[in-house]
Parts: sequence; C-alpha cells; structure tokens
Amino acid sequence: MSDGNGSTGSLGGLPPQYDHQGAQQRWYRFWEERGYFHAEPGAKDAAGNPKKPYSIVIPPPNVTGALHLGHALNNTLQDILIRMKRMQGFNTLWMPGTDHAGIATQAVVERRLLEEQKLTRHELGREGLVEKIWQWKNQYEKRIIGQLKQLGCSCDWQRLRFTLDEQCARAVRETFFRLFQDGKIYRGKRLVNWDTYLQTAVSDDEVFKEPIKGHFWHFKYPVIKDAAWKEGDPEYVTIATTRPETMLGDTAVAVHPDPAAAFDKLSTELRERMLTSTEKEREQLNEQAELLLARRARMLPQLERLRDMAERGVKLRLPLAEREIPLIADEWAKPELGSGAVKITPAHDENDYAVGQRHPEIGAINIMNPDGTLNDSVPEKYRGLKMHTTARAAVIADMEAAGLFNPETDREDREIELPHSDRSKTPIEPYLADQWFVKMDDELTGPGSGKPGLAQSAMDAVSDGRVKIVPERYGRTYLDWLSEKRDWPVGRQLWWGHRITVWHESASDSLTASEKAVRRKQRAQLNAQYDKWEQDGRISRRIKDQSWGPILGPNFYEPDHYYYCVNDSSDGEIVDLLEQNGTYLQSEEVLDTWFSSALWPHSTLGWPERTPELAEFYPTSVLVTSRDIITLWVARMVLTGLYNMGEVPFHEVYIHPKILDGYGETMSKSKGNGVDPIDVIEKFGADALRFGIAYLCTETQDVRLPVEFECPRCSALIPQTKKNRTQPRIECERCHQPFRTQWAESDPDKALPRGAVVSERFELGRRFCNKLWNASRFSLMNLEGYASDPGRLGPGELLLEDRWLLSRLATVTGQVTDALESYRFADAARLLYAFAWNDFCDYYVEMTKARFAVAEQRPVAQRVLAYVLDSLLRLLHPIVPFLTEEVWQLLNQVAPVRRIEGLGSNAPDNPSPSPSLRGRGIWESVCVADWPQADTARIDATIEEQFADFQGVLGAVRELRMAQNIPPREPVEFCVRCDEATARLLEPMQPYFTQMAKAASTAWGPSVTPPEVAATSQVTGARGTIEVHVDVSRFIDVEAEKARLAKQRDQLRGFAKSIEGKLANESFVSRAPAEVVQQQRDKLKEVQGQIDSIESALAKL
RNA sequence: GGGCGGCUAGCUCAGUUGGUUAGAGCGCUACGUUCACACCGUAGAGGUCACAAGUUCGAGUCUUGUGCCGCCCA
Repeated sequence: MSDGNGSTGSLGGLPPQYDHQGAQQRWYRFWEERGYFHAEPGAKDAAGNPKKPYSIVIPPPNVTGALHLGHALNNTLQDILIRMKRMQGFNTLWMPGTDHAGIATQAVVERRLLEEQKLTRHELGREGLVEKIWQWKNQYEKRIIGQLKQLGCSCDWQRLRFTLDEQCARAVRETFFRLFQDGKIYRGKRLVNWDTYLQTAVSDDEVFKEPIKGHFWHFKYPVIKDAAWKEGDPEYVTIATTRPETMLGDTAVAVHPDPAAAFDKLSTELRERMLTSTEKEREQLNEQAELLLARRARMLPQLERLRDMAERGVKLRLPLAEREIPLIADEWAKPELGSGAVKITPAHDENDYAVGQRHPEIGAINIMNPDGTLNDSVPEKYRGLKMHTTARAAVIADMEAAGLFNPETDREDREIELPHSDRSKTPIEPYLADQWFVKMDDELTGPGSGKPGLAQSAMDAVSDGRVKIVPERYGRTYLDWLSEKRDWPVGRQLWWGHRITVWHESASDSLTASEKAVRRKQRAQLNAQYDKWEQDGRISRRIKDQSWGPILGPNFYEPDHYYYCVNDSSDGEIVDLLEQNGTYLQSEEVLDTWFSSALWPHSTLGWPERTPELAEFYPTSVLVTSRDIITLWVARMVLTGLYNMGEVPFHEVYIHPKILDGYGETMSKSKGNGVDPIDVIEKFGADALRFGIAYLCTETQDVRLPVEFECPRCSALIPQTKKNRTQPRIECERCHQPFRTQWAESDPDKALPRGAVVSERFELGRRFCNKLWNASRFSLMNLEGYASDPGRLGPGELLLEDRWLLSRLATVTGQVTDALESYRFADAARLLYAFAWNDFCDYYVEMTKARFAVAEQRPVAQRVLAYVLDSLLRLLHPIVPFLTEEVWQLLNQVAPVRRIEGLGSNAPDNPSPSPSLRGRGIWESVCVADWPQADTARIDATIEEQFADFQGVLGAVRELRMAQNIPPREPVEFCVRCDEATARLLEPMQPYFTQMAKAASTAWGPSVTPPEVAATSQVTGARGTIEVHVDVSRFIDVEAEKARLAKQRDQLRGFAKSIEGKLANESFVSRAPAEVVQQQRDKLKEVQGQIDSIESALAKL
C-alpha cells in the first residue's frame, strides 16, 4: 500500500474503465503534500552532489478571465518538460503566477460596474475602482490556479507571484528608476489610439477595424492672393476627406513635389505587372494604364502649378477656423487620387503626423478633449461638440453655407475601415498625447555614444545564440521587429497598474505672490538636499523640455523645469516634501502591463535583491509561449533581463502552435469559440486532454479543433457553428430541449442547464488512457505471485518476444527522450502510443497470455511485464501524470522491485531509489522516479527482423481466414514454406498462432508441399519470401479465393512492371548508386517468384 | 504592401538527408464479446500528395511560379 495517502483499494476491484476523476483527486493532493513541486536552491541528489538547475517561468495568464484551451496547451507543454526534467534529476522550478493585464482587466470591471451599479469609474473614484479590481483579481486568480491544478501542472505554488504584487512592484520601480537615471525614459508627444469612452490610449493590438458605410467629402479651400500669389493661379484648392470635422485642425495642404515623375513611376509599375500577368488581368491593367494616362494629360499642368505655388509659399485660408495654412510639397499627396491635394491634420491622423515630422514648421493643432469633444483650439461655436457626430454635421452644414461644399456633387459613398477599441467597442480617435517612452535606440550622442541601445542588445542575444528560438524561423520575427528600434510608449491613462513614480510641479499660472514664495522656499529645500539624495540613489531628475520658457528675473516666480523620479514611492521624506502644499504631483498614469511582465523572469526570483533563487535559477532554461507575443513580450524580457541582470532571461524560447477552431480561426472569448479546459477534463479527463494536446502539437501546423456543444440532458453532440457559437441558448437537435451557453445573460436563460463545449479530438487521448489502464490491469492481475526479490535471470531464459520487447523499449526510450528534449511533443506522444498499443498490448500482452497459462513460464514473463510496464509508466508520466501515478502505486503493491539483469548489459536496470526510500525497494511516486535510460545494449536488429517475420506470418494466416470467411472459433491448419533458419525460429512459436489466430501449423521448411485445397499468401520475410498455406478443404470458397489471388497477382504485376521500367532505363542503371540498382533487381526477382506462386495456386483452383 | 505557415484518404494529421506500390487515428464495411479493454479485437475498402513548370536516373520531399486558407507586421 502506498502509506495511507488515498489508497487505491484491492486489485480485484479495479474497474474496467479508467476513473480519471478519482485519480485526479487522489494524486494531485498527494504530490502537493509531499512537496514534490517545491524547489529550493542548492538541492542535492541521492549521492550528495548538487543538482543542476532547470527552471521555467510561466507566461502569466492574465486575470481578466478564466483559462481556455490555448492556455491548457501552453501549460501542458511546460509541465511535460518540467516533469521530465524533475525525473532526470534536475533541481526543477516551475515558477507560477498571473498578470494584472492593465486595460483589459480594468475595462471588464468598469463594464460590470456600469451594468450592475450604473456607475462610471469617475463616480466611484480611483481608490474604489482599484479596490473592485483587486476583488476581481482574487476571484479569477483562484479560478485560474484551480484550472492549472486540475490540469495537473506541477508548479511551485509556494512561490506564486502576481505582476502587481509588492515584490514585482519593487522590481518595476527599481527598473523605472534606473532607466530614468540612465536617461532612457523621456516624455514626448505621439499619436495614440485614443479610446474616448475609457479615456485612455490603447495599443495597436487592442484595436480592430470594422468596415462601415461612410462618405468621401470634397471641400474647397480658398487661395490667399498675397505677394506669393500669381495671376492664373486657381481660386480654390479642393481636398477630400472621410473625416470632415478634422479640418478644424488642419495645418497645411500638401501636393506632390514631382507629379510627372509620380505618374511615370505608376505607369512603369503597371507595365511591369503586365509582363507577368495572365490574359484576363492584362485587360484590366491595360484599362488602368489608359485611365492613368488620360488623367495625367488632364491634370498634370494643374498639379504642377500647385506644386509651383507650394514652392512660392502660397497660402490658403482654412474655412470656418479662418486660419492661414501653407500649401506644401510632400510625397504623401497622391497625384493619382482625387484632386491630387490632401489636407494635413498632424494631430489627428497617422499619415499626416508623418508629414508633420517632415515639415515641422506647419506645427500640429490638437482639437480634441480626452472625452472626444472639440476643445478650445477651434472656434467657439464648435467647442464641446462630438468629433464624429455633432461636430461633423456642423462642419458640413457650415461649409455648404459658405459655398465651399455642394452636397449634390461633392459627396461620394464609400466604405471605410473604421478602427474601434476592442475594450469599449467605440470608434478610436487618433490623438496626439504626451507619453512616457523608453528609448530603444543606440546611444548616438553623449557619454555612452556608440553603445548599443536596449533593442540592439536584445537583437545581439539572439543573433549570437545566447537565446535560441525554436522553431528557428521565429527568430526573424523577433529580429525584424527589434531592428526598427521604435521607442516603447510605457504610459497608460489607467488606474489599474504600477503608478509611474514621477513628480512634476502643478500648474503655477494663477498663484498669488505669497503662494509663489512658499513654493520657492520649498524648492530651495528640495535643492538643498537633492545632491545627497541623488547620490544615495533615492531620487533622480530630468529636465522637462529643452525649450522650456524664458528665464525670468529674480522677482518673478519661475516654475520648476524638472521631472523628479523617486526610487521608492514610500520614501516619505522625499514624497512628503514634494507633495507639501500640493506643489508637486505624482503622474496620474500607470505603466504598460508589458513593463512588469518584461521583468517576470527576474522579478519573480526576487530581484533587485540578490536572492539565492536568482543565483540558482536565473537565467531560466526555456520560455514556452505562442508566436503572437514574440515582439510584445519575449523581446522585452530579453532586453530588460540584459539591462537589469546583465544576462539573458532564458537560454531557449520554444514557440508552440496555436489552437484554432474547426474553421481555422483562433479561439477567443469575444468570438465565442473558446473552450474551457475544465469541460474537457470533466468529460475526458486531464490525462486525455494532455495526451491529445501533445499528440497534436506538431512543429508547423496549428492545432485545429472542431468543437461541439454537449447537450446536458441527452449528451447529444451539436457541432459549433459560426452562427450558434454566440447564442445564449441552443436547442438540442436530438431531445429538442434548450440549454444555456457562456452567453446566457437573461434570467430565464441562466436558469437552463449549461451545455459543455467539448471536442471529439480528445477521444484519442481518452481511448489511449483507457487502453493503458486495461493493459495495466491485465499486468497487475497476472503479477500475482511475483517474487518479491527476484533473483538473477540465467542466459537464455528470455524468449524471443521478451528480447524483442526489450529491444523495442530501448529504442523507444531513446527516441522519446530525444523528442521531448527537442520540443517534438507530437513525436513523443505518437511513439509512446504506438509502443504501448501495438507492441506492448497487441503483441506482447497477447503472447504472454499463453505463457501465463503454463506455471513454469510465468516468472520470466512476469519479470519482463513488470519491468516494461514500469518503464512505460515513467516515460508516459510527463504526458499523462494522473494515470501513470495511479498504476504506479498499484504496481508498487504487487511488484515492489522491478528489475531485469544478468543479460550481459551493464545498464543498471531501473536504478535504485533515493536514500530515504532505499531498503523499501520502491519509489514512492512516479513523479520523482528516475527517467529511464535507453539501454542500447538491448537493441537487437536481428531479433526485430525475426519478430517481424512472425508478425507477417500471423497476419497472413489471419487474412486468409477472413478472406475465406472462416468463423473465428473454427480451428484451421496451415503450413509454411520458407528457409530453414526462419522455420527453426518460427516453429516453436506455434502456441502463439493457436492463441492469436486459432491456427495450428502442420509443417515448416523449404520442402513443405501445400495441402490439396489451400488458400495461399506470400510474406516478404527477412530472408526472402515466406509462403503461408492455410488448409481450407472444409471451407473453400473457390470464387472468393480466385478473386483474392487475382487481385494480389495484378498488384504484384503492376509492381513488377514499374521495377522493370526502371531497370530498362539506361540512365537509371548507369547513374543511380549500385546498391539502389541491385536492390531493385532483388526486388524484381522476389516479386516474380511471388507472382509465379500465385499463378500456380490459381491453376490448382 | 512585406513576412511566415498550411494545402497528403470523407475528417484531423504524420511523412526524418530525394530511393520499394505514401502512413496513423477517427469515420466507413464485414466478422467477432464468459478470456485486461466494445473507450475492444481481426480483416477490408479508401489518396493524380492544391496546380503548373523545372532540377534529377528518380520528387509528397529540392527550385521557381500560380491559386486558395490562416497568422504576423505595416
């Protein structure tokens, strides 16, 4: 018995089906209680030598919601690696934790707040909201950890971290402070995707585009007839826009600097495309080319005139705003589109912003308030209007009234790809905002000039192999992205996250003289202490802007030019001084979530403290993740790891496939095609889920997983479609009763029973587990009387099938180990599946049945059975942990010592347990058992060949029986014509033919003559053709046999013909390698022999 | 627009450096249950390897192009 830990009962009562639920409950707790998952630095092995470390940090799932199958895949793979390495004797740490996921989590909680309490976050306040989000976090963290445990993940739960907990916060503050000191943090303007509903910037990956019906509006801007103007210049310049209201923020109109060249370039491109295109396409292209030429002829003079005007400095009057704006020359203006002139609104359009960068003199005017209304930089009548609704209408009406827009002729219908916020589902406004940035580029000036910047350092780590990305091709994604060296915007206008530890002076415009005096005094105090504090690493400051206002005389108050970054925001001495009288304010913003997750590999291990954990487990061994966050996360971990630790965060990155639904779409909550792994675990078991995942996890393909709803009443499976996957209730196709889905919101819907979402794909895993369970059950039952301390086996005691199985086991052990170590999970699963099912069950177990019937044959068979089952359980444990533990514990009861030795092999069998277990002779858990070593001395190619002959003959007998429709219980006789050696080998295996094919052999050897009435088949054996003749005198179906033989003959003739063709080919014979040619000759001879023998059998019939 | 991946049996996928007549699981057909397992066993049917051109004695595999699907970046 396994000492009182959830006993598994007596062997006799083992159910014929694997009880996954029972095993999961029993063994996870057992593992946790024994502390197998916990890692301490400096752990030693049985011999007292320090273990080598192996560590993985979990990609922290975010606490926005529960885990789906994608997470199950990610974590299963990590657990497989961790469990194997633990068994291999490494000091193994799997660091778990969760991510606070700034905007995603805040948005979910805000939405719920509004739905349930009709409150906005502003009404609730910062503290209240953050408090609510913490509650949410606690709830979901618990749920996520529960899911991981049910999945079997062997994380070190004692070390659980959260990206917003105190330890991570300290790492975040320290990193920010260091970067600030280093001059790598700056504040700059940048166009961001502004969510006017949540009033925050959102990142590009939080934006989705949706086509909407819109319009293209053509407006006329009057030309100003000043000195630059010349006779003959047009009165108006026409521009087109899809967002008319933004015209209030225009700062220029652009035309192309060389329209003739632009036209020529387009024409050339068209011609080039025509050269390689099909007939049909050519027609279209031709048409395009003609249109282009016509346009060129019609518009070129006018466009060139506009270009000249731009060069002369002609100005336009921006209507409504009544501002003067310049006409400029810039390549962004496309001569082939519209009027060829384009309005430039740098503060509200990405492309226009780029134009603004090239022409800084035009400036940028921000016309929007954070809530999406127009601000004070527009004429009074438009202030407060909503950008894309009321403001738009007002602008259009006023342009029409001014005679600069004619709704009849100047409006086109047009489909527009409008960006929306994924978080609030409202349209995004491009918005020029002040942002905190981390500088990614190299140091080009200053003291560190020439030093590689953050981006370059991370690129170098991959280029020179310190970090290896698997599969290799993803290295390019990583390098391409980093090579742009774009600065990293790290500020988020949110409340949920690490608040930025920078203080700046509050507005000072309306201060009274005495207030100013107070501030001056306060600043003097700050300045007096600053140098010392700075030296102590408590504070750092950075000038706000080089062009900060004029230096005023001593009688005037001059605001503080600096941003102050405080190392520790609980540093009361400094913070109190800053915040006295409300003089300095801490930034309202928080840091991008990726900032804290970038530190994850070292922050979780205790950095900035130099902890023993950090020394032992950093750099970690491998990071396991999916390809979509190579840039956002992997790259940033590498660069912060190098920056803070001076060392890469991991040696390898394994990028695994993604889970897709039946339509090839990625699973996501919002699409409604996500699957809760718990549904799968309840129905199929965690082992089946894990095995299925490993089995499907191949190198290049994503995992396609058609899913079904399971009717909670009648268990009918209803395929999930694009249509029904977002419905709150579905009616069962069989019992016509409704059930609810994850979308149920109304009370009547919620009252329905829930239909689980599952996938038949996991049947494979379930069947495999059940098969393994039953093979184990068979073994356990037949191990009765197993010698408690089996002695040495004499030479020759092992039979052919024993040696065959041990040979196969040795091969498979090597292959599986190799596959897992190089992240070929599917290969490992497939190898084990085939070995367990085909070799172990179909042949070995079937054959040992005959041996167990004979008392004196039992002991050796038991030895082999126990030994191989033991190894198989170890090899499978990382993939199916619960099942293997369940069987392991049972095996410990009946066969505590499982060894095979004395066979001329030096390998130490399954080696002895750790000191504490020595003497008891068993490993207390497969979880901490040694990983099997491939015993190459047992690999025997000859045995495997011979065994293949046996399998071939057996197959032939079975096939002939079936073809003759001989009832399964009817005994038959057969004889075999083959060479002496094969006969000597196979004849003693007679009992197995009886057992496995109900067939008795009458004769073996080269001189065998087939019976009068026989069904015949040929087997290609190791030493030539083996003829199998089954005596069918009592059963003969002449026609069936003739048909079968004729078919076989025709197949062989086809084969022979193809070989003859090859051999008749002069260049094949002369140029192919000699052994290949010889191989073909031998094959042809053999096939011809087989055809002859079929012919004679046919003749006999 | 740039990059990456996929297209092999009805479905989901393997197929290592080019070398027998291309494999697995599911599904399908036939037979079989007092025997570890019907979540099982035995046997069978089922494929122009997306298409086109090329390299080669020989191509699912290498090269180029095309088409369709998916993902990433702009």
